[in-house]
Amino acid sequence: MEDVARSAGVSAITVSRAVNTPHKLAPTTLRAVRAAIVKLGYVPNLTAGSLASNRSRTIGVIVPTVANSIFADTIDGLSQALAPERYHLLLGQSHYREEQEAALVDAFIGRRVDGLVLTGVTHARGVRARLWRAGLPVVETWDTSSRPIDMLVGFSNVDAGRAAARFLIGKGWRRLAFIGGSDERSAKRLAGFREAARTGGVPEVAAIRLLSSSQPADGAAATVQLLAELVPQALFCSNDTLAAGALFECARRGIRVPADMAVMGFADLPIATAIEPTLTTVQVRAREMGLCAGALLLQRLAGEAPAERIVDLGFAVTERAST
Amino acid sequence: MEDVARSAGVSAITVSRAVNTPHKLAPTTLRAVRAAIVKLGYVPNLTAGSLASNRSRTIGVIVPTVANSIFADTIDGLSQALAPERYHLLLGQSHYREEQEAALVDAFIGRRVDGLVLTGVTHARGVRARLWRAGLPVVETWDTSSRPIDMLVGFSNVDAGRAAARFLIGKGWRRLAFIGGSDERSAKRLAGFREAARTGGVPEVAAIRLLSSSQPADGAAATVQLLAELVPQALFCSNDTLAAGALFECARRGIRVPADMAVMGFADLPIATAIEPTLTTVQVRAREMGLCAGALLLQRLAGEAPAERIVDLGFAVTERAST
DNA sequence: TTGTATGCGTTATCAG
DNA sequence: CTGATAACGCATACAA
Repeated sequence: MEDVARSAGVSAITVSRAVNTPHKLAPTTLRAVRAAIVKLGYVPNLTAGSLASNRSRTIGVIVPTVANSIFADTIDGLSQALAPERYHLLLGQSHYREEQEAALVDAFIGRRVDGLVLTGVTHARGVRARLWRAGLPVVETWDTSSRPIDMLVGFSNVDAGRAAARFLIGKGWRRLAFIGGSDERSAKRLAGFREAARTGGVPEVAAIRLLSSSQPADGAAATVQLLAELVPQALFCSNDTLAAGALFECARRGIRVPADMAVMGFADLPIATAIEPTLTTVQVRAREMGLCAGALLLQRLAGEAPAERIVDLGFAVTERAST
Repeated sequence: MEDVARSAGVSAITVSRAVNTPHKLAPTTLRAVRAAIVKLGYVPNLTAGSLASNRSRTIGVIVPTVANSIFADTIDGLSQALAPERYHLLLGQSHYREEQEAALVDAFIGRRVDGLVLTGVTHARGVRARLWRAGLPVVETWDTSSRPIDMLVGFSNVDAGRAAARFLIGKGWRRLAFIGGSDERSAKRLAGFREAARTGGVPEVAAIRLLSSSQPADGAAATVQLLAELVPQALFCSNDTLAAGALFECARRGIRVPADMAVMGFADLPIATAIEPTLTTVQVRAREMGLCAGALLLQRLAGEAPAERIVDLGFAVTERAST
């Protein structure tokens, strides 16, 4: 920076301003400094800038796994919201483990991220307190809560489960089953599904909770297991990937969907509209969650108090051919 | 840090050592410092550490998009390789645009990443030079090149395309078609596919190059377009997601696969083994690419010269039911 | 519109 | 095994 300043015949701080607040410089000065920057190939050291300004222009984002495309979409939205303001993303994967998430939160606090985006609303003990102490803007996503750490963008997984049950019962199906993961959000969908089923006169819902990933093969395997015990009339899967696996398994067994059995998914992934039969699902807005989380953080970082601390993006049951 | 030092009755540098090189401290001292750290809730400022040590313990990774699960797998592998050494990932998406990639490279150099993982081997002009000047360890992935910027982990997309054509021709198919994206790697697969087709006595290969994303619906739409012009005997798709879309479209039209038409995919995504019929594909090792890229970077950062600067992870044609 | 003085919180270096 | 001192490369606060 000193070299550039010398070459341009100005002081170091003027170089700093040329980079960060060019509008505060006289056009002539700005031109001279920029020429020197190009001539010398100067690349500002943002690490030093972060230390001096106490702002890193970095947002930490922690998802269970990027391999699940639904979280990838949220990251994509987040990244798009932050890019114009020159913020970058520090990425962490919790692999669905609270301690892992807590470790990442600590590491990101140490790295002085300016904000944090978390998945879900349940965290290891102590996380909340440490976040609070750090005074860090935080957005929780993919669920809802009456008492978020700070801000929240999501929807009610319990309500979404309820809506799925009501939809299937409304269609006349009685023997209901569920396939989902073991994470909190899947559990909430199941809880809502069971509750609305009971209310709708269906007291028993068979459920398979997977410990592993949620690939189509897992959905197919769970379907096999389910069919060994009973033949449900309608199957609700906690995500479309599992539902696709269920549809594939049905195809293999000659079970006609929806004539013999209905299948419903969750999330409205691209496969839902492409698969044959097209998949009835609960549409959620993964990308918008990221965009909105980014917008909330930017507002806060700009010193504005966001209008809403809790944004419910909702969901929509989308009927297609599979039910 | 000073507060912790005072509380533990040591100097600041001893606190630093307790955090970074605990084995260099006397057990008693270490215990005392750790107690003080916990008592005061001290979180080291890694930004300041980076400035002082000139190492950020951060690796930049730039992929076209995380929404494509194949790149998500590479990121997952990379993240796993780096985590034990307490490196974190700064994530950037190029959205298949060279200028976007170049901008991210500059930003990441400014943030003083310790290493960089790029997708592909073709980059905007100037990128190579700037990377060279920065003296940054770089790993290019997902392709191969005789002249990488620095290190490379991948496979030959041209050879993979050739292998696909040879496989299909070996099975007796003659009228070949291709559906793929417009990115460089898809183009290389097509080039190899066409070349081997020609060698195998098939001079004409119909090809559809998509500009948009590579979702199943895109594969289905391209299949529709293709079938309007000719009915190919065998269709090679540049990724399994597109191939799945093609299979769905065939199912809708009553085209039996592989009796009426063969479909072959690329990448061996989870859907390839789950879908009905199971999908013949070219297996590549997305996750290993990330793991290997991470290992190469760690070696270099540890001051060791990696045994190999170019790692060819290869590919494997995997025959399933769809051909 | 530009410049001066100062400090951000850590680690490298060298000494003991 | 522990400590004193001096950077690291910028941005803030204030002055001119």
